[in-house]
Amino acid sequence: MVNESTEMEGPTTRQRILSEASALFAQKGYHGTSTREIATAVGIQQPSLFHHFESKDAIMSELINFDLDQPLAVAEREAVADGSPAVRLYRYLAWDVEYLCRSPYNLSPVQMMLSDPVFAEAIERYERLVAARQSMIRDAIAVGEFVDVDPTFAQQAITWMIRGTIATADDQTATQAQETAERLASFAVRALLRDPDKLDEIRDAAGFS
Amino acid sequence: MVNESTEMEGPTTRQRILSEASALFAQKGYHGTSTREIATAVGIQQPSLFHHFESKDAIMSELINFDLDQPLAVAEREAVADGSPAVRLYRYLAWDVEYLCRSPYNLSPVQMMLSDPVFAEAIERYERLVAARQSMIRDAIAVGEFVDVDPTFAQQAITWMIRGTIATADDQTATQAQETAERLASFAVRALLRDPDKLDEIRDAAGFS
DNA sequence: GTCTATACGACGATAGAC
DNA sequence: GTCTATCGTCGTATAGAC
Repeated sequence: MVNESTEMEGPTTRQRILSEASALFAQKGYHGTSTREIATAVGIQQPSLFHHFESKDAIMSELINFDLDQPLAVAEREAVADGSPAVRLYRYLAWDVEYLCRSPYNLSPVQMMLSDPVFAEAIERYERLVAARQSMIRDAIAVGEFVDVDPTFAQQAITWMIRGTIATADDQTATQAQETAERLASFAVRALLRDPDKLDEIRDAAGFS
Repeated sequence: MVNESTEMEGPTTRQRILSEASALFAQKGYHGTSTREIATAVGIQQPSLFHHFESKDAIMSELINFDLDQPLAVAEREAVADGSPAVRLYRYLAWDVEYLCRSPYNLSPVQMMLSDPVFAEAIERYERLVAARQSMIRDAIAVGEFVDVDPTFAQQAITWMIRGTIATADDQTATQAQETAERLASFAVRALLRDPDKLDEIRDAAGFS
C-alpha cells in the first residue's frame, strides 16, 4: 500500500487515479465529481477504474488513510513526549503541514468526508488526532507557555488554518512545503504564546534554523 | 427578499427550505444532498420545492447572497474608515462572526461553492470581501500595529478560522453569538499584534467592554 | 400551494470480449 | 489491464389535478 513506486518508473495507474481524483474532489467536492470525470483525467474509460478500486468510496478511503495515518502517529508521539509543550506542538505542526503539502495528493477534501457515516471507521482515528493536538495545547497552557484560551477553540482554529493552507498549497516542492509549514507553525504558535518574543527560541528548540 | 417575517408569524415555507437545506448542505455537502431530503426535512413533497425556488441551484444562490451581501458592505466600509486599522479589523470581524452565527441558516457550506462555475457571479463579490480584509491587515502592518506577516497568508488564515467557527456554531442565541464573535476576533487580532498586550485597548476602542 | 405521476439524463457498477 | 455495452437506480425537474 505504501511506496508502490520508489523506483524511478513514474506513478502507477492506481496512484494517478488517486492524484486526479483528489484534485477533482478538492475542486468540485466528492459527490460533485463523477467517476467518468476521474477516468477522463487519468486517460482511461470509466469502467477501467473499477479494476484498480472496487468502488468510488474506496478511492476516498485510501485518501483518508493517507491523510490520517502518519500525522496521527506523529501527533500521538509528540503528545506524550518530554520537554516544552509549545516546542512539541511546533514540531508536530511543521511536520504535519509539510507532509500534507508535499503529498502527491490534494488531501483538503478528506476532512469534509469524515462526518459521512460511510467513512465512519475513520472518525475514531480523527478524534484521536484532535485529542493529541488538544493535549499539547492544554499542557502548554498549564505550564504557562500559552495564554489561557479554550483548548477546544484553539485546536479547532489550528485545524481550520491547516485545512485552508493545504487547500491552496498541495503538491509543493520540498523547499516550498518547508516554508509553508514553518509559516503556519509560527503563526499558530505565536497566536497562543503568552510572550510572542519567545517564538524564535521555540523554533530553534524544535530544530528549525 | 429581506425580512419576509419580521412579524410574529413564524418562518415562511421558503425560509424553512433555506434553513433545512443549509443544515443538510453543511452536513453532507451540496451535491451530497438531494432535493428529496430537503423536502422531507421541510415536511413537503419533493416537487413542491419548485414552487418556491426555480431550481436547487437557486436555493444555494440565495444562501450565497445571504452570506456575502451584508458582510461585504461592512468590510468595505471599515476598510476605508479612519482610525486604527487593528481596531477596524476587530470591529469588522466581531460583527461578521456574530452575523453569521446568529443567522437562521448554516452558512458554512457557502464558501465551498464559490469556486463552482455555476455560481461564478458571486466570485467577484467574494474577491472584494477578501480585498477589503487584506487592506485592513496591510494597513495595520504599515502603521506598525501588526507584525510583518504576509497579508495574503494572514487573510487566508482568518478566513478559514471564521469558516471553522461558523461550521460548529450556527443559529446561536444573541449572547452566544456575541461570545463566539469576540473570541474569534480577539484570537485573530492577538495573533497578528506586534504587542499582544494592546489587545484590551483595541477591544475597548472597537466598542466592546 | 401542495399533491401524484412521470420524464429523462447522469450516476455507480457489472459482464464479458480482447 | 483496458475496452464496449449495458444494467438498475437515483438525480432534478415538469405537467397537470385539486
